Amino acid sequence: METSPLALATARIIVAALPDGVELGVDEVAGLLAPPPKPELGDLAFPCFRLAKALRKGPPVIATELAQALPTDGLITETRATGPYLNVRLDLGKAAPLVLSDLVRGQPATPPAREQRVMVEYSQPNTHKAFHVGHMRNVCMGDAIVRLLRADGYDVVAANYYGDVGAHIAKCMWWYLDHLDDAGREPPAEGRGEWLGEMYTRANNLLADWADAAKAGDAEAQAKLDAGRARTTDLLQKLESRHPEVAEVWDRTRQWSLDDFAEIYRWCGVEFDRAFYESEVDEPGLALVEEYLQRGIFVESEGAVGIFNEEVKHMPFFMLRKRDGTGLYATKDLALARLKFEEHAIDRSIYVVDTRQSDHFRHVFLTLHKMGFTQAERCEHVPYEVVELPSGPMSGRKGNVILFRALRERMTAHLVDNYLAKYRGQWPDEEIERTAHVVALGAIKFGMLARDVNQKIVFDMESWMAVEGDTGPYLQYSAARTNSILRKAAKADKPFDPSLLDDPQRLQAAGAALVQPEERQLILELAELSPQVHRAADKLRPSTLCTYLLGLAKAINRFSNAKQCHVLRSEGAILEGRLLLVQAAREGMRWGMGQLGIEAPERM
RNA sequence: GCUCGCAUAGCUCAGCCGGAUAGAGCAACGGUUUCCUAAACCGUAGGCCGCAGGUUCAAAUCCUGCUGCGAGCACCA
Repeated sequence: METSPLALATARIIVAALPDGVELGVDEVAGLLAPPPKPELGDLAFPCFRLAKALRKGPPVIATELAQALPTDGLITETRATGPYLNVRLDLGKAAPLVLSDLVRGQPATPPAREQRVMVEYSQPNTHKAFHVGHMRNVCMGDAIVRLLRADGYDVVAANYYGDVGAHIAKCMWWYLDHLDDAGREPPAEGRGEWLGEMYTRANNLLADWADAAKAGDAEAQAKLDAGRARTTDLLQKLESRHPEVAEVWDRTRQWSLDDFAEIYRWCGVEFDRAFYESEVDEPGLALVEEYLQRGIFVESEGAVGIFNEEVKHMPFFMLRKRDGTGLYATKDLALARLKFEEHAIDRSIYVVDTRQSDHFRHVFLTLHKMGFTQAERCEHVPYEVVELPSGPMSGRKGNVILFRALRERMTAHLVDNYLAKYRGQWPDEEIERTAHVVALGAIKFGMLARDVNQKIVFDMESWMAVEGDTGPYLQYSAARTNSILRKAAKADKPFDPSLLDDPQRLQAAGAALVQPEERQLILELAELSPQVHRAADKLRPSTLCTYLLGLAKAINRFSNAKQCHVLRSEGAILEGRLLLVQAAREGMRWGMGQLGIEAPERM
């Protein structure tokens, strides 16, 4: 749904009352309706500026006239012109069923049937390198975008693209083969990918140290550097040609990394429909380059092959084949794009990759277009800013990284020690562990998603673990409280009765009984759920949904805290209305969080 | 230098398809528990919305210029 059921119903009433000569449709009016700055003013506000020209009257006059013209015996019970705004008050007996019924049934938004297949490529981890917090932003973003698009009615293929070839692997191999003895090559039982990543870092550091010393005039270091470089180049060539000396080792170690990644994705609750590997597109990429060089689309420049995309003014040449005849990242991206188009018949292709590669993707899409792939117009890069640590940008060399395994263990341990320990003995140990997992994951996901994509994120483990304020755990807590209310209500023989939904009269009475401001505000907030999910999907901006859910959680907690809204102590229609509201809030909150990949624990 | 992004409360940010008195979290101070989870709620204090112009009935929001910060910029991925 693009607009809330309340806005839509209200807009119908307003449009019917509009004077002749005003060309505003229901959808348009619904889009203009917004909450007034203060709840005392009304439930929805209609700004009258747009009518001024057509009616040749001042907006305040129009607001006053509309306030008198609108019928107040239906959904709208009260109208008030405040300056250029027309504020309306709604009858909750009618409004509550409109908003809450679908939520309670667990189908808050019936997405339009879109006939578009969308591929979302994200994560793209390199094998033989460690997975750290910085990589999490991409995983969280990509997964949320997949979920949001699915909720919005698209057929989505979630794709990963593993970097399983390239210079970094040659460096790792160099360490593994040349610096370790047989015992040293024995992998640990767990975290073998991370273990390989350490090797890559050591190799990188050693080469960098030699380079520094050589620069300072150290002849011995220069010799070592030359030898090291020669060996890594040799290994890289052998890797690319699948030389028997390295093929078996590559295969085995690569799998260690893939196993690590699979375990991480499992912990994160992230799933892919298709895995691509750089190793499957490097050859086809070079073949494409040759083909389009023959066809005159690509050209030679200083011995290299590429294409001049003059649209990218500051750097028009997009290199696709090096002087030595080998391919680049870009080369593979072309072959991968073709594979995506042909194998999956996708209409739209989304790449979630950090913002530093914006130029690269501009080139890729321009090039695809010039190669004749019309789908290039439906390719889009979703850029996002990088994650840093309080001590500065993440750097493997400086050791300024937090590896995924350590992150997860420290967070879950902190949650158990500081919050969940009090339930020890009361809850099964297994539930405590599971809750720590869900909450730690919620904290990470929310933290990674809540900021706009072009804001840098400083990952400060201390403050994220404080789980106070605008956090994932705050959302989870609000959902857990609704659970708790429903659980206790059922225990007190006051369970929510779903047959209420099939009895319009009872339903109306239940809605009309909700007279407290906290109840009204919660209903109004819930009405925005599906429009907000649609918006986040449409703009590919999970952060906007995060902001909305914080407001919803606030409304839930205000309601839960309000003495005058106590559920267990109420009876009759009020009880029924409140149970309906809490049930809808619970389902809505869980569903909304679910679109971000955040789970709500039963209790916490 | 060129291209892109950012600049809003002490800190971190939201608001940016122009519209009511610019909001939230953290930090500070004060309050709420015989009451469904105090991981909560309420209140107080805190703002030349980077600077200067322009467009408009109306600008944090759109346009231009400037300043500061960050990123990218041919054989890395």
